[in-house]
Amino acid sequence: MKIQDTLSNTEQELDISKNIKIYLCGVTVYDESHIGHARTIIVFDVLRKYLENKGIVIELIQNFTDVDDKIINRAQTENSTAEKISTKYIENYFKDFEGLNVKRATAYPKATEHIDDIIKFIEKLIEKEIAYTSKNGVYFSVSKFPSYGKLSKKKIDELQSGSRIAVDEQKKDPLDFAVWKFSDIKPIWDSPWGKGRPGWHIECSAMSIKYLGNNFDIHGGGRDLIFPHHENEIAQSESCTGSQFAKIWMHVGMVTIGGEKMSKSIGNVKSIKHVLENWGPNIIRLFCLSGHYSKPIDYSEEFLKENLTKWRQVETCHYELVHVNNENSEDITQMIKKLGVDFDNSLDNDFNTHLALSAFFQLVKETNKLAAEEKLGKNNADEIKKELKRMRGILGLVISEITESEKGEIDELIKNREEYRKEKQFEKADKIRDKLNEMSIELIDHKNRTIWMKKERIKSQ
RNA sequence: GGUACUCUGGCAGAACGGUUAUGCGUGAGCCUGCAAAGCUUAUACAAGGGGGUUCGACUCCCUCGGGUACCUCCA
Repeated sequence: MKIQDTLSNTEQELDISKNIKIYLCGVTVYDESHIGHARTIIVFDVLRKYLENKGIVIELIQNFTDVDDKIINRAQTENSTAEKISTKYIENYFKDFEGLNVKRATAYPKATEHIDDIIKFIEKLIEKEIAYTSKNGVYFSVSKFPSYGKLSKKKIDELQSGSRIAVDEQKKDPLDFAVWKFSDIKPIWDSPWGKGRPGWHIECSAMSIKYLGNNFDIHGGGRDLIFPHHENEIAQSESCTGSQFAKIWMHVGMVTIGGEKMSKSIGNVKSIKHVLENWGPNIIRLFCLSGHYSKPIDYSEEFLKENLTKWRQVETCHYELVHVNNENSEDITQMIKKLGVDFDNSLDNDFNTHLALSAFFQLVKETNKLAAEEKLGKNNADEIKKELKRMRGILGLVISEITESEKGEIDELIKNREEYRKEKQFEKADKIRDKLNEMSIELIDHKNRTIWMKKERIKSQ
C-alpha cells in the first residue's frame, strides 16, 4: 500500500508485513466536535478497518488534548473547572463518534495523565541543551534543530522576517516555542523548573513515543496541523531520540463551506451532533469518503442529499439480496472478484476512497440490475452478500436491520395488501402501504412478488 | 509577501502519456392499479488562459491568471 507522505512529498510504501502503528492527533476537548473533526477521524477509521481486513494488527493511538488555554478560558467563563469541561467534551466526543460508527482506537491517552512522561521528555531536551528555561517557561530552541521547517517546507529565516508573532522578550528566538508554561492557574503541576502546564506540541511527542516507540508507521491529522504542530513535534521528538520520528505523515484535507474552511473563528461550524441528527452516520461517512482524503471537501445540504440517494440504493440492494428466492444463478464470480480487487487496489493507491466507493456502487448496481431482470439467484446472493458485507465493514456503513417479530408483522401486512390488490381495493391496499411507511418499511413491487426494505430514518428527507 | 495545494462536462469527482471513468441531476422508456424503488437508454464544446516536449497530454515542462489552506487558535 502506498500513501502520500507530506514530509518527503512522495508516495511511500507502507510496510504491511508486520503490525502497523498509527498516531492520530485528536481534538482539544473544549467544545463540541464538528464535521471537520469527523472527516479526519473517519478517514483513519476506514484506513484501520481496511488494514485490519487484510489481517494486519493495528495500533491506533489518538490523543485528547485536555489541558490548553481554550479549556481554561472556557472553564472560567462557565464558572467551572478545566477538568469538568474536558470530561464533558470527552464524553460528548465518544457519543458523537459512536454515532458515526467509528471503532474505538487502541488507546486515547490524555495529556493530563502523562505529565510525568512529558516532564521526563523535557528533561532530556534540557540535558541536551536543546530546551532552556526562561521567565515564562521552558522553550524549545529552534536553532538547535537545523532541519526545522522540513515538514511544512518553511525556511527558518523567512519565518522570522514574515512573522506576525508577538515577540516574547523572554525567548531567545521568536521561533522558539513553549514546552512548559509557568502558571498559577489550575490545572497546574510541579516540575523541576516550576509550577505550570505543558505546551501543546510536547504532549503528542511524549505520548506517541511512549505508546508506539521512537519510530512508528503513520502520523496523521488535519492539514492545518502541519505547521506548527507537527513541525514542532518532529523537532522535539527527533531531538530527543536522535532518530527518525514517524515514517509517513498523512494529512487530511479540510471540510469547507462555500469554499471556506470550517472553523470556530469563522463561525461556520456544523457540529457532528447536529448533522448526525439530520442525516445519520451512513450519509456522513459517504460524504467524508467521497473525495480524496488529502483534498478539501465542501459541505452542503445538496451534497448530503446526493449521498442519501446513493445510500438508498445500497439499502435496496441489501434487501434485494435478503429477499432473493430465485434458484437459478448466473455466473458472476468473476465480476464480484474484479470489483473486490478494484476496491482494494483503489485503497492501496494512496487510499483513494472515492474510487473504492465507485467499485462498491458498481457492485450495488450490478446486483440491482440482476434483481430487476429476475436473474438473481440464491447462490449469487450469497456471493455478493459476502463481498458487500466486507466492503461495508471497511467503509463503516451499517444497514438498519429488523427484529424477527417485526418481520412477522410485516409479512402479515403485505399478505393483506396483496389480497386487497387482487380485489382491486386499492385504497385499502395503499393504507397498508402508508402504515408500513410509518414503520420505515418501504415496499418494492416486483412482477409477481412484493419485497420490503427497512429504510434508515433520515430527518432531513 | 512566502510556502503548499488546487482549477475537468449543470453539479460532485477519478484515471500519475494512448481505453469517451463513476455518481448525482436532467430527458425518454420498462416495470406498476397508482406510487416508490429499481432497471434500460440518452445527455455533455469537458479539461482556467497561452506556449512547449511528444506520433499522441487531463496527465510532463514553461508562463500568465483564478481559488483555498498554512505562516504559532485550529482536524
